[in-house]
Amino acid sequence: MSFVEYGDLIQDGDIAIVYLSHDSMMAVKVQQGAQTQTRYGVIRHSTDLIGQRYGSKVTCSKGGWVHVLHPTPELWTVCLPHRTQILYTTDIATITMMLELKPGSIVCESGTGSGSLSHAILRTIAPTGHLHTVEFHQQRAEKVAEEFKEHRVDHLVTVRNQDVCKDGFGVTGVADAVFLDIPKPWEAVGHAKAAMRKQGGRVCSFSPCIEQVQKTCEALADQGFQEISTLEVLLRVHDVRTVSLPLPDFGPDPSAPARPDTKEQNHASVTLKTTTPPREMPGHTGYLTFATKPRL
Amino acid sequence: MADTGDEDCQYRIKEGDYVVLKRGDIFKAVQIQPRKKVIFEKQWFFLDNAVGHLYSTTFDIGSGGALQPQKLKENESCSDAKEAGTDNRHIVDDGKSQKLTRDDIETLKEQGLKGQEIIQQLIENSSTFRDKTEYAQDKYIKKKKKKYENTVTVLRPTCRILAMMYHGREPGKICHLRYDTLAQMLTLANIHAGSKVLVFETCAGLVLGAVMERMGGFGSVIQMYPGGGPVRAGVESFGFPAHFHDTLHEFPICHVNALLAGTLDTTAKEPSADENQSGVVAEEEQNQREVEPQSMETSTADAVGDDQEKNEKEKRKEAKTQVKKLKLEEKRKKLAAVASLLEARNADGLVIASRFQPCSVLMGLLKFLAPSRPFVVYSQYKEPLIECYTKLREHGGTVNLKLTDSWLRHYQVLPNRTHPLLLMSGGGGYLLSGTTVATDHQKPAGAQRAEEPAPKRLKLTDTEA
RNA sequence: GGCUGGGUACUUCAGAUGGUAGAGUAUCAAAUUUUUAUUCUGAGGGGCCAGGGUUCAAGUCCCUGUUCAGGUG
Repeated sequence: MSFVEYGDLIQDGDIAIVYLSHDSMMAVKVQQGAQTQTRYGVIRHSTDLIGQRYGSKVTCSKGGWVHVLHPTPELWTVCLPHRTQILYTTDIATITMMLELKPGSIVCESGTGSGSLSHAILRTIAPTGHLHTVEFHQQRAEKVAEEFKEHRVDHLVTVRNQDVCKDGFGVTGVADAVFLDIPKPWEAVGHAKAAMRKQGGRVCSFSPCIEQVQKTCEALADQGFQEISTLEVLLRVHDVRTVSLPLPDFGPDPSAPARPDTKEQNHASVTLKTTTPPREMPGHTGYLTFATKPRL
Repeated sequence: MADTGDEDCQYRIKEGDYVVLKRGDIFKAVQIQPRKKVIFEKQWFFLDNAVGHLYSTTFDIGSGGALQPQKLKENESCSDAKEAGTDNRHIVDDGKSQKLTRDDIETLKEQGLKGQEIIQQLIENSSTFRDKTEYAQDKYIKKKKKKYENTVTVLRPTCRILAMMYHGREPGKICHLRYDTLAQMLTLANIHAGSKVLVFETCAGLVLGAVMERMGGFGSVIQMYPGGGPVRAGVESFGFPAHFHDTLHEFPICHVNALLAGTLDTTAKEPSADENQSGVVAEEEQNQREVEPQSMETSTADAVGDDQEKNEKEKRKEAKTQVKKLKLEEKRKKLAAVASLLEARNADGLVIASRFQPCSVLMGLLKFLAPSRPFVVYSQYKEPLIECYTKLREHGGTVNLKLTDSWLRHYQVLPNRTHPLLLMSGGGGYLLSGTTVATDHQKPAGAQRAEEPAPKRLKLTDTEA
């Protein structure tokens, strides 16, 4: 198992995703002899997990069952332990495409945060690309480095504990793409430009507030970036449901032929299938500002 | 001075008023009653002290549930040279930064410290507060204020406030009708003073009240209601003056078919079977009343307790039937009056918002509208409105049909911190709106139907030719 | 003992696998007949246990206490 390559069987030391229901799953480190409690009962790693195929249905102690899934960056995003607010899959998908990432891309990122986006980037640029990620909070940098190792992607990533606004990314002239998720991105635009290849590339900045976007766009323009464009993607998830609507009773209709079953109609209702979007969607995450560094 | 005092009078809170309590974004509608305990947001208090104050006054909730008008804070946050960090790189989430324990905080509360003072204590005992950024400090204070400030604002009810209240508090009761959608409805239906509007709703009376507010007590509103009686709990909360209710009429939909067919009987003297029966009942009652004293006497003479009880029972029964009869008569008169209002078939607007399948409601009630009048239908789901749309297109008699939904978004606007808040899209329901037009009575129904797709067919023949 | 999952309406609940703005009881009202009541229909009632800490100036975040349930030794 690795986050960038599928394995068939669950092995000791793997990270497995225990799928309890569509809105509840947990990431589990598989260890010989260990056991995991769920609301359906206990899972014994030695007998229930190790050697089983990913995707298997595992029966728990109390007769309940769960599915055990191979990790992906998307599953990781919904069950990783938060140290910070994280980027979710809708934004990640947009960022990946608009930064034109592909196998072999060299990417610079800051801040690393909880590593939600980092895992998705690594999956996309593997097996030959590299991610340089910079995080100024020491404990957070250490924690995410540990996770990269556990997920067997550490050969694709370099974690640096420094301030990107002051010290940059630790590399220059190499990046195909740069991503900024920091409070004052305009202070890092110069370093972003320096990190990028002279052949040019793409940059993205994520900010919750519109004033941050304004300042960043100004800085990008000052540094000669082109195609500056800010966007926001909103995802609407629909539940499919069967609902029933009662039919109103207008009383006997003299103009219509008398029917013996009018009384039945009084209590009649129609059922229909429809989609019900949640009445409140997840709140605003942030604005995504993209730009192109032109070839010199 | 005296004049301004009088002018103010109508803006002051009075006993018996229907008001709305507000705290943050939470609302609750109540009536002001002496010594009535009100529970709002897990706090209880009395509204007696609010009487006489202006609407929109904010009160502190004192001990014993007494309200005290909040004093206007002048220079609230004295802008001392604030200490603040530049970023959070050195803040570690180890849960040890607050030195006050839960018990300490409980003690402070019991000592009767004001919210502001408790917050000050929390800040002073936080080892990380001064290292937070200016913005993070702001946010921290805002969060604590929400928790510790015990205030309540008393508002005069309006459609805006009640619509927001219901949406937040009891969305199921108003079929999830969101306030932006209600706003569209009132405008699309051209609700204004002096018109005659039909309303069919199962939204606790919110839509009805909203229409009445826009009519300002001029014109007439006819509530078409399903089942045994109209639901108007929400209308109460608007606190309309008495004369508004003179413009409100009601008509049960179970008589719509009869009314449309011209077979609805609302006359008292018609020798219909029903009337005959009630006549007989009346006679019997009269006889019984005459007999009553006698039976009373006999029972006392016999000194049988059971008989006495029986008699009393009968007496109550009779009184009940008598009251019932009067009620029925009144109802009949009202029904006749409203029926004549409807029979003119010249209503100016139609508003439908219900949990029912709207199609038959719409097709039935449209017949009471004059030509060139707007109508609007709300449904929580779009499928029934698609069906309405299709039927109307087939049937003719309407133009300018639109099926819509609206999205609503609130914003936080703060220096350097401006961004959208929650997006509410979908779930706020859907609208079908349109305008009635005169139908061509000379042509048979079949010909009318054929008329609708005619332009398309013409086009086809043109191209073919 | 350590683990997992819950606490919202006056009150009690809400699915062993995609149902937490949904209900039941109770209350009130209309209809009904069998009348200190019955049946049926409808209505009113909702801001999510308490405290703390953290995330960027967006929680789909974390911890503690309390209480209930499951399950493990």
